Amino acid sequence: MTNGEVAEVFERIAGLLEMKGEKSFTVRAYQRAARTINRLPSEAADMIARGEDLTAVPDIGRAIADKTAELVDTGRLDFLDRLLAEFPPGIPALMDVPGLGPKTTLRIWKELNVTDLDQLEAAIETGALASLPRMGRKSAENILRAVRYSRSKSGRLPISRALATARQLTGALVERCPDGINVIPCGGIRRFEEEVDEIVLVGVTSSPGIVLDAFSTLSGVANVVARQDTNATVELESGVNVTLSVVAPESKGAAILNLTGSSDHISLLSQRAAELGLKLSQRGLADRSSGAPETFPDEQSLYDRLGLPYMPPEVRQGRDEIAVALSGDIARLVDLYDIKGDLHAHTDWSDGRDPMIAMVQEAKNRGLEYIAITDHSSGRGIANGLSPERLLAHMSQVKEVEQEIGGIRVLRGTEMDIRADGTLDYSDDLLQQLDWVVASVHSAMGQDSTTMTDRIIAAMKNPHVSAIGHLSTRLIGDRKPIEADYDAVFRAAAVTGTALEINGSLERLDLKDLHVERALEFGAMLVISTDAHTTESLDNLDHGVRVARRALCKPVRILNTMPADEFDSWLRLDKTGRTVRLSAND
DNA sequence: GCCGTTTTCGGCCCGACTGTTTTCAGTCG
Repeated sequence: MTNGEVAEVFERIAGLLEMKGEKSFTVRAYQRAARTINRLPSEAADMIARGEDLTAVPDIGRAIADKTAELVDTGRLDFLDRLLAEFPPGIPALMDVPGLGPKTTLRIWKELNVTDLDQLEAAIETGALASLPRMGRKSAENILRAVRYSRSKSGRLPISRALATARQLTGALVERCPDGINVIPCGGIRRFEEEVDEIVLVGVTSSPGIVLDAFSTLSGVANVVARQDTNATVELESGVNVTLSVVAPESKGAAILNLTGSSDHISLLSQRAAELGLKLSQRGLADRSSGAPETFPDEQSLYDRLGLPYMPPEVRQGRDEIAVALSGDIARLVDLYDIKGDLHAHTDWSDGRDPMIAMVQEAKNRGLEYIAITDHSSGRGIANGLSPERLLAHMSQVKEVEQEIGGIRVLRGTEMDIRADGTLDYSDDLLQQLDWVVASVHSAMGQDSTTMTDRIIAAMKNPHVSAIGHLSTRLIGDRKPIEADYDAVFRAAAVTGTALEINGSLERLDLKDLHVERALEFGAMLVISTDAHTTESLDNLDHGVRVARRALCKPVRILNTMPADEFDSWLRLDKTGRTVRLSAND
């Protein structure tokens, strides 16, 4: 069980206890613990396996440590099961609807007799919900939209959870196979799809039987769905299906290529193979007439054989990637090594975990030439946002840290709220003292498209707003994107010289690939940012790069591929002059 | 439920925003 899943359990417990009228301190203790576990630097399961004492972690005491151990060990929690038994079965789904908290859920249950989503929808349509005290037409509409969204949800696995689960399984499998095995997550995970249907693993080994036995009996496996000589599919306790295919080292190339997909990409390759008189399969290529097989130890050699350049997994979407590859453009897509700086990072001044100096040191260790420290503005009260006075102190600390670490430029920044009415959290006077201003929507996300579009464009028109953060505000699998005229926003971004962020946080990936494509068409400038709240999450740069590559984006379209000096001079340009780097041919 | 170390019991105690009100409850991160 991953930290995210453990945290969800404690959030659920907090909500249910609050409905029961439990002491607020108890409720908050569970909420705090959930947040802490979400931010642990390593998996709780691993820590427990290593014999570490979780009660040493702040906010985790005996009770929560024991419950975590039970969850990690068995995938269940007796305490939660007993708690759930006290409520109608539809209640948790109700509480998951954004806009419905414990108080409202309790009220609609007790007063309107609503205990599931269907009854909730009916209660909204009859106006019963809106008639409750402190509810009204607007609240009811927002909740109805959220209900419809949660119904339409695919039930697919968000990439963040898929990756965490795949990593955990891979680690456990390697540990169980002392003879050595190389496990590669393939399928949608490797292509960096934002949601996947199942987890696909490829194990490279010469002892398939032993590996498949170990796989079928890993902790967390609820049952074995299918088992053949070279693969097995299991269902995890979380309901997720995982398939492991085992291959011999000499066939690795064709196997991971086929199991990475996409199926559309593979069929394009098959056509290509057919033109060469070859047949493509999971084992490799075979001559169509003689049947003579060829195996490939890696993907590169297989692409070579087909007369194609290597294509990174994230572009294998079965669209026009082969043509793009043959034109030589695939090799010129943006790469992690092109990124010279990060322009969105938090510290413990607001809601980040680590001190500014640790974030900057880590950025330097990773070879970045610059980093913008963008803690939250005061509008984000709970994120410990910075008042104007604290922002001034923040700016001086940025300069002190820059001096102290040396060898990396540290930008005075902010992630500032765009308020519901389109005004900003800080005055122009304050903003002009900053090097880099990310403006983001964090509230009133249910506004209608026109209001929201106007709101964002108003922020872009401010001469000090450098970039718009996580434009759609979606959380993959959890929160739907805002409604807005995205094309109008992309156009305004290009006209005003405001950059659009590709937020590399796995929960967000925002802009998403399709929006990146569209933004590029409109000539908007992009930045790839981490939105890091911990030193480890500077990894998010890589995620952002993958999103950009899915949109076939080249380095020249990404601002933070500029070396520090060049970026410096660019920043000194008037905003409307900041489009010079781009041309339609890039 | 967590924490402390003047405590193993008693204190802890978010705050801005929205949508509802006409002074504020509930949600959210």
